[in-house]
Amino acid sequence: MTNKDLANTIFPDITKTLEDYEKEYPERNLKEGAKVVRFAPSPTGFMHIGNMMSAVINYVLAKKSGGVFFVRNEDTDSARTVEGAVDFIHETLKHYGIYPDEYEYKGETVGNYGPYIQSERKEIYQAFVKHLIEIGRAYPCFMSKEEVDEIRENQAAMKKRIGIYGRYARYRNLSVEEAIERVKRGDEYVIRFKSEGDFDKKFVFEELNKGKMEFPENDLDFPIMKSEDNLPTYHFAHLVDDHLMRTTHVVRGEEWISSVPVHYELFKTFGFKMPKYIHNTLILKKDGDTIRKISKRKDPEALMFFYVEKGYPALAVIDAVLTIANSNYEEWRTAHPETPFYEFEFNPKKMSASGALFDLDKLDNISKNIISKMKAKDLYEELLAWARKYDADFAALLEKNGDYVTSILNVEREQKKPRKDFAHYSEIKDKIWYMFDELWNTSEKGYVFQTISDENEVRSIGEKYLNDYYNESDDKDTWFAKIKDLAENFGYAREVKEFKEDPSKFKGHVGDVSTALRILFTKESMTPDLYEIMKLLGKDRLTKRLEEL
RNA sequence: GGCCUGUUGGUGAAGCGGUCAACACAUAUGCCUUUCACGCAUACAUUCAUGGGUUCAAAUCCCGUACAGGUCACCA
Repeated sequence: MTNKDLANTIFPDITKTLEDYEKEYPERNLKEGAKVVRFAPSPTGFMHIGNMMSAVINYVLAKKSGGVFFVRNEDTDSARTVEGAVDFIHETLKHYGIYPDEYEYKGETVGNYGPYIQSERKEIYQAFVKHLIEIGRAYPCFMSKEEVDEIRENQAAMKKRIGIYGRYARYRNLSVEEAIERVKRGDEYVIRFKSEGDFDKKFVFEELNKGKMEFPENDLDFPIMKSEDNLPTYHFAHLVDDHLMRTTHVVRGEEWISSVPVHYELFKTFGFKMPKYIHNTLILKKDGDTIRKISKRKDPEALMFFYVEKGYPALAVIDAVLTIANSNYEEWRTAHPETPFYEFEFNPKKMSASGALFDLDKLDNISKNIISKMKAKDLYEELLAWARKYDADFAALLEKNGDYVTSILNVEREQKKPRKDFAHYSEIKDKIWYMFDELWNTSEKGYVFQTISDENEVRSIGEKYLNDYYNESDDKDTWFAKIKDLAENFGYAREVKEFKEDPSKFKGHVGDVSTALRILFTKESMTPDLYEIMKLLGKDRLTKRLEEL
């Protein structure tokens, strides 16, 4: 009886060999320097900002180098799979304009290196496990979970290193005969890797972000195949998939860095070339006085729903993420405002080494700049698309008044220094509501006059203005000159300076008058250019609103 | 407890042995302005977690300490 017999007992149906798979998934024929990267989320939770960062970095790496970006669904943990997570991942990528070259979704497969769903690759993994058993580098371990827990507890109590290694690997040297017998008997087992590493020896590893790192060799007999569903563990799937899919660069979260020795030994054992690794920073969150990893459960901004629902432009989120990911991105973006983000030369060395706090203020700033530079027409389309999903009433209003809304959005836009007052689409409604009779009539909002508190005074100013001064066809200078006349007429200074020189001579100044008019017509003290607003509202509406007061 | 990583202003950070420690966001003030915003100007780390060492010279190199994060699952 040999290891081969053991392998055949465990995997009687697996006939394909490693060579078969090598032929099936040959080396990719790409130009020099092209990077093959993957976005490999597990559907155990909804896509979050950390996933997003990883996706964006991968995408940039592939695009810029003329390589391949594929999506792999790491669904080996069937127990924790969350319904809808996969859909959300694909929808989110699409929403942000990240289009994978290879993927498998809704029954459609694109690419020659699939399947791209791990649960569909079971046979492949098993062929690799079988090979390992045959060469004596993997074995069935019959320890129960309780036994393993007990070992760990004892090790912890005795301050020993934790894990299944050395003499704790009880089934490592079980005879082939006995192993076969127990397998046949139906005993539960997990397949463990038989490590030959020496914890006291170190090896140097080149990590693209941190540079040269030194680790002790792995000596853990870690599980590579689970007992219940015979699916591989992450470590083993990583080896098989990224080798067969010919991944050149692995971008993953920093939490994986301590698994490097495990992966190192795995690749070495098979004689496969290891991909290059980039471990990206964790996104942290300040919670009171403590700083911790951002949490999907506690922090709404952790999940990508947040950004989609709030209506941040896709590019704003991407720019914000890249700004955190690479310290020279912002500078590059300033120098190349119109260039697509994936033209950026991503430099792993410029990634921050420690965790970064995700700053929503910064996002708002980036977003405001981006929205301010949009054409009114485009903003209208984006806003409408957003509203259709999250505010149906508003969407109907937008649709009904396409040109009118576009004109509203165009106030102080499409000029060298456009206004920057929208950080995301969901706040636009509250900033232009007064332009719509529908909203005006149903609003509970009252008048809060600030500069001129006497409502009667405001009323007579308004009446006088509409009757004697206002003319819709006036240009801006004429319009403003008339406001000055009006102010003077009521005892307010024509110029602010004039007023400041001797406040006792006036009731106030032009600014007070124009602010009173602004509030009268919009109930808001902060709006864009009043001249334009009034023109858009039209004299009828203005008159109606004056009567209403 | 073992292993790995990190620690520069409120935030993201630049800096990699040699003038006042970039830049961006945030904040404050002033100017401009019909308001807000924009824009412009100014302010904001006597100091780079800390102790020691190397050096004519250290945020930058070395050692220790503290603190923080990650990891040590049949989860990824």
